Amino acid sequence: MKLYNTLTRKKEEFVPLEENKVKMYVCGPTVYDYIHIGNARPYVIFDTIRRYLEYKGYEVNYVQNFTDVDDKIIKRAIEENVSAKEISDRYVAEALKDAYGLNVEPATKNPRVTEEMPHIIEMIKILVEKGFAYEVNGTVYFNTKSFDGYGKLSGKNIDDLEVGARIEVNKEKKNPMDFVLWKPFKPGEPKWDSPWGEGRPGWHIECSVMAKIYLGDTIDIHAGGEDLIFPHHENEIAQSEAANGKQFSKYWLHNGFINVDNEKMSKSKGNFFTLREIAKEIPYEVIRFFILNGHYRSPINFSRELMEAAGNGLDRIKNCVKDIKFITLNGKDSKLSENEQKLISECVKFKNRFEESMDDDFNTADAVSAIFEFVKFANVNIGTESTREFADIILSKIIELCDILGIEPLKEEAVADTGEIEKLIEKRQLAKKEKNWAEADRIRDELSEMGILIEDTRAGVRWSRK
RNA sequence: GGCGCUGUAGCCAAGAGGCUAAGGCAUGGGACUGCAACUCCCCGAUCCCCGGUUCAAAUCCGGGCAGCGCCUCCA
Repeated sequence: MKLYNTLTRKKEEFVPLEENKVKMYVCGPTVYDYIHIGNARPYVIFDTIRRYLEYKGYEVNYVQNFTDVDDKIIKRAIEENVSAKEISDRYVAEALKDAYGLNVEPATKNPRVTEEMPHIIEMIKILVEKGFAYEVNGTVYFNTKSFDGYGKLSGKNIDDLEVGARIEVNKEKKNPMDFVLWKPFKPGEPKWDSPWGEGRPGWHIECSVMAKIYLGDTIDIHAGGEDLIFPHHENEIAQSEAANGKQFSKYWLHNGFINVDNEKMSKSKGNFFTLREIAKEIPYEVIRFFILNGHYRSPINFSRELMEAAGNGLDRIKNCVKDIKFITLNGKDSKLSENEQKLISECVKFKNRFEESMDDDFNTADAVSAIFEFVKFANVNIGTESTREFADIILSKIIELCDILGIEPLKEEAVADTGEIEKLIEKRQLAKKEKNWAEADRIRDELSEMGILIEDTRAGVRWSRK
């Protein structure tokens, strides 16, 4: 299995620190609002990578933080006249709902900054003691010049950075690129006691601390959006490696952005969408499928048309799986035919192609195409003359691959009264038998109004929620 | 200014030196069907341009052109 490591800018063979175990840390959102459509990408991508690692037999310790101390949260709290905790609690809950909607497996642990304060203070203390950080008037800075490897992840040269720096001159800092580990509190802001006075931590230190506490000094995979490469991840490396004296993460994975109209999504451009508002129109599963249709490192464009295309493609898989499901219930009861046995043995090629794609830096776009080829194979080879056993075996093989991508083609949204639907379908079947097309169509319309789609497939009558 | 990414059919998107350049969506034609939907069959690319390396280039190298990202809070 190969993966592209941002640190070395090469595809490398994946070798975990500990056999069969993977320690994975993913940078999570700042909880000041609903997560946006761009946040959906790392959620889906790194969840899929995790699922694949698990499929390959690794035990994955998956940690994703919530940043619940931040200027934006404080601003929001002031606007609403509530506590910062109320804001962050609310949006942590909402982010978890969105993650659930996207069928993201719960993390092993979702640490929060406010709950790790003693550890954060401890790490800053170590950095000061070791001479990597210094305090000026209650602010603790990391001295970037004291850490030799600064710039190794982003490929930046510290002197170039200083020349081109668009940061304000700050006379407290020893070097322009030094960043804050601890800042003194301002009235009205959340604060914690520390050796440098009351205040709160800077943004970067939290991830170094949480990774250390929940995973250890050295982890296998650190992941996040590509915009985090600099400065966030660069700073994490500096903090962790300076404090622990060990390599921080073996592999660094970064997902590309979701753009809107080929431009970066931003509030100022007015092309900003929360996942929640998109999910009102487009099912979460379609959003997930859409994200998987491209390579995780390429930028992808978000538009209604592309969502619709993704939805149609997903329907193709769902239709196929539902048809097979129907045969597992209504197919022949006899034993597998010789031809069926032969066909079953052919299926391994789809699984192989799927794995080859995923082994090559998690090429989900190619993996999806392996599923489509499997679907075509099933559509051509499964029908009313197939045995139940055959349908059962093929179904489980397709579902297995879908599961790895977090796609659940058999999942139906809860429908109020399935009994009533079944009754109406029976009535329609009767009408059709009597060639009473008007009545049959009337019942179909009635079901349609209930949000139920009826299809007379070659396998039989099938209904699904629209 | 520094660092980096991308350019493959109407659209999305794999492929990273050599089998007819995957797959999906859309359009059109046909089969099936009472109709609709589903499904099946058929139809589409000298891979941004110009040079070079090679027996062989979408793939490697050089030069253009076009678009995008990071360097500042951001997934």
